[in-house]
Amino acid sequence: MGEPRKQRANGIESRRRILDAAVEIAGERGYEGTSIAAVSARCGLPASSIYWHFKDKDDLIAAVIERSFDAWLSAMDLPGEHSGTPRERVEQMAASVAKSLVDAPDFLRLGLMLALERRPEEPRGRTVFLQVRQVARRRVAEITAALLPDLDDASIDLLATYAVAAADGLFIAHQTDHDAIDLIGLFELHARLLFDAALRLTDPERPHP
Amino acid sequence: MGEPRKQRANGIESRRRILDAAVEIAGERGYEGTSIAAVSARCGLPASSIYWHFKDKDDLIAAVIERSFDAWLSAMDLPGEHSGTPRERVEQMAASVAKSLVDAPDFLRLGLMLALERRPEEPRGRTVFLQVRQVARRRVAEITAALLPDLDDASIDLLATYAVAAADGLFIAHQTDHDAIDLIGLFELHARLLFDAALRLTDPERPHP
Amino acid sequence: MGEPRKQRANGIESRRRILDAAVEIAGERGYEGTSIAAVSARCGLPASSIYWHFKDKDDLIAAVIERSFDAWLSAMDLPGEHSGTPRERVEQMAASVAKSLVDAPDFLRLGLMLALERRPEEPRGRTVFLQVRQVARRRVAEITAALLPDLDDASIDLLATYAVAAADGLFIAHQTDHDAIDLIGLFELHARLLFDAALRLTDPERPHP
Amino acid sequence: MGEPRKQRANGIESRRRILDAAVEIAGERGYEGTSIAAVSARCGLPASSIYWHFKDKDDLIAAVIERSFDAWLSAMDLPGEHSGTPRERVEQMAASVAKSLVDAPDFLRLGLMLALERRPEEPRGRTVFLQVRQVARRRVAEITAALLPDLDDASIDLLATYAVAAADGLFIAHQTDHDAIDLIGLFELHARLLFDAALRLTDPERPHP
DNA sequence: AATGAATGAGGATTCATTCAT
DNA sequence: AATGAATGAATCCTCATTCAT
Repeated sequence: MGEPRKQRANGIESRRRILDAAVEIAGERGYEGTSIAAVSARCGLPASSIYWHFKDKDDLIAAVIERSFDAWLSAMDLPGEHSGTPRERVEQMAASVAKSLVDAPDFLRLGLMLALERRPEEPRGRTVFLQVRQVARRRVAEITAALLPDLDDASIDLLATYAVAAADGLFIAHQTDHDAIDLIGLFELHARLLFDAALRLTDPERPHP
Repeated sequence: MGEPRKQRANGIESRRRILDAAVEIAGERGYEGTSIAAVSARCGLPASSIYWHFKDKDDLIAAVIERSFDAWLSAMDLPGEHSGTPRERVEQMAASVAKSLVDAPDFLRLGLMLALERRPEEPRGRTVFLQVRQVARRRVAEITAALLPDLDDASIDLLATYAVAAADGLFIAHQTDHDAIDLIGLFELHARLLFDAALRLTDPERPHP
Repeated sequence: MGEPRKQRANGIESRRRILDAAVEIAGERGYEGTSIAAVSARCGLPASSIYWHFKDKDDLIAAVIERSFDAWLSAMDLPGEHSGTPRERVEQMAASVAKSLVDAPDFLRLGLMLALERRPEEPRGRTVFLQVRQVARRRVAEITAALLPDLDDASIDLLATYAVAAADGLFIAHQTDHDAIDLIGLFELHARLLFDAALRLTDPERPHP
Repeated sequence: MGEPRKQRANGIESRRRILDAAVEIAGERGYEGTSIAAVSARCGLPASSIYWHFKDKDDLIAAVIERSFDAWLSAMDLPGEHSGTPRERVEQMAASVAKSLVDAPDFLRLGLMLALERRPEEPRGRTVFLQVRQVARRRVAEITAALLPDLDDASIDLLATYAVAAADGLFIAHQTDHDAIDLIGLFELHARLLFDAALRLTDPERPHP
């Protein structure tokens, strides 16, 4: 009784279990804090089996980042039909991002930890994170450009950078102090600020509000 | 002969050397990544001497946070005389914070790493960081209230929270990509956005810019 | 299309590939240093396939010794027709051995490593090596006896032992320092020394050279 | 009762115990076969203590080589007064070397194992061994030159190389088969062969014995 | 004939910490 | 005020081997 000692090997399933365990732990403790032994304990597979599926710890963490980025992307239900005024659509998007960050925070949490670290041999996970986040930033810039065709490229870049960076900060605040922070409300404010700023960048003569 | 001082038994000097080494390493590698052996190697004192000055690793990291917070505070030359319009003063403050973050980034860098981590036994350094940063947030709220006396408490809180959080995000962006990010410029934008938002919160009827 | 052969199930070919990889690695790193994983990586077959062809690591190493002994034997073209004076023929044989050691050193290199080791459970490869080398020593003794019929058995044994042992030493010197060591020249000297010694053993009264 | 758990720290003594254990094990099993755990078990100190005294395994093995070379040198009582004919003195020296190899075989045994290996990253122990052995070879050359002043340099080099290399081979034979091999007798033969060869090299016209 | 997956034991090394001096 | 030495637990990772397919 209990568990049959030897199930039939199923690589894909095992890989998933390892990644599941690793996201949790890495999301809590960062790169160094994620010990293979802890992952092994949480997923039930021996440490040596982890090394069958991943070359080394670095490889595992990079895979974690990749997979949780994908999960985050698909968790974020960007409104398919583009309805409403530009302002409304910016607000919809902000709300969508806020919700996705509340629901699937692993990607950003681990990624930001890696991003802040500066070790001599940069973990591959950090590189991967910075890359996918560059992609995200570019998407934001494209959407901004589509919504406000009058903006010049430099302004678009500035806004996109600000938008993503500030979102990071709001996320951290929320992670740090779940209860006191109303992430949805802050993202609403964020969207409004951004939109106002965009308008002003479009027409610098426009009077301050 | 040679160097007259510090020959034997200069506790203060040793403590300083240890902390100097620890800031660097902890700023690079975070809590787990900071090994006593590495600190010992970098400061030239044996590991056991570190334990003479600090109870344990936790104590050391907490001291690092405290000291680098102080260093950051004094590096930030907040304009003593409050001159100019409220808008100008907000912009001055933002510039001052931006500059301090470029010059003395250890405090925030290490602090944010600690803030993002979620380990069972919370390191004391994390608590210390969150406390000092709460103090900072309250100061921002006070200054905001002084500048814009018409704002209600909830709005002040929201703005202060947003201000600090977004600043964190901008800082991370700058740390992540020194070259591509113009931190000063982003903080200028940040100040403007905040001020506009404050005005609007003061008088919701005010038309969009 | 492509390569017609070896597509599926060619046991002999696979076995050869494994042994090829194993000689190289074992010749470089010795018994302990030869990991199944390394052999697998070098020959391109999964580790489990190695266990299909060989019972265990011990078996593999023993097979390596056997095969490289055979390769060495056939690489050594012992002059078929016995022509010339005894002295000339000793010199021919020495040259032939020297050349074979330069060309196919795996056998001796790995064998000597095994011979030097003294582990509790003697690897079968070591036994195999010592056996084949005993055979070789006996052959040397026989040839010596044939060339110099006047020598008594004890002298023949002494000479054969010395001949083989010194050859080992010369080989190691050559392996250790390819460039500075003229193996062919040293083997010429070796042959001459041996022949002189044999003559003197035949007739102890013979004056020193 | 039993052993007092905490003796007063004595670094030198501990270092000695570690080296004592390491020589034995490395002499039996070679570089790869020498596990830190095994050394720890044999010397009674925990593995981590070994790392206080030696940087890593490589460092330990190198120290083993160095120390056992010294031990071997002092175990070899080279006859102080140079008495007797050159031939007699060569024979005395050979006997002395033979005896030292029987008594303190660790140096050569481990050294030859290392010398035969060819791993990508050469262990420092191997380098050390090859260096001290170069020193030994040069000493042999000097003594030869002193004994036989008529020999040219090339001949001296050839003889010294041969002398040392063949000695290695004889040693291995003895290690491999303690019982069947009369190392002292073989070294007598070795000395005689060398001396005869030297004479002949001095005067190539000299008739074969 | 071959292999993907798994596994427990053991590899070297570093960890934070202690203790006698 | 400081430190050389020690230490058990934990680190990442590789080992030889097995087994179901």
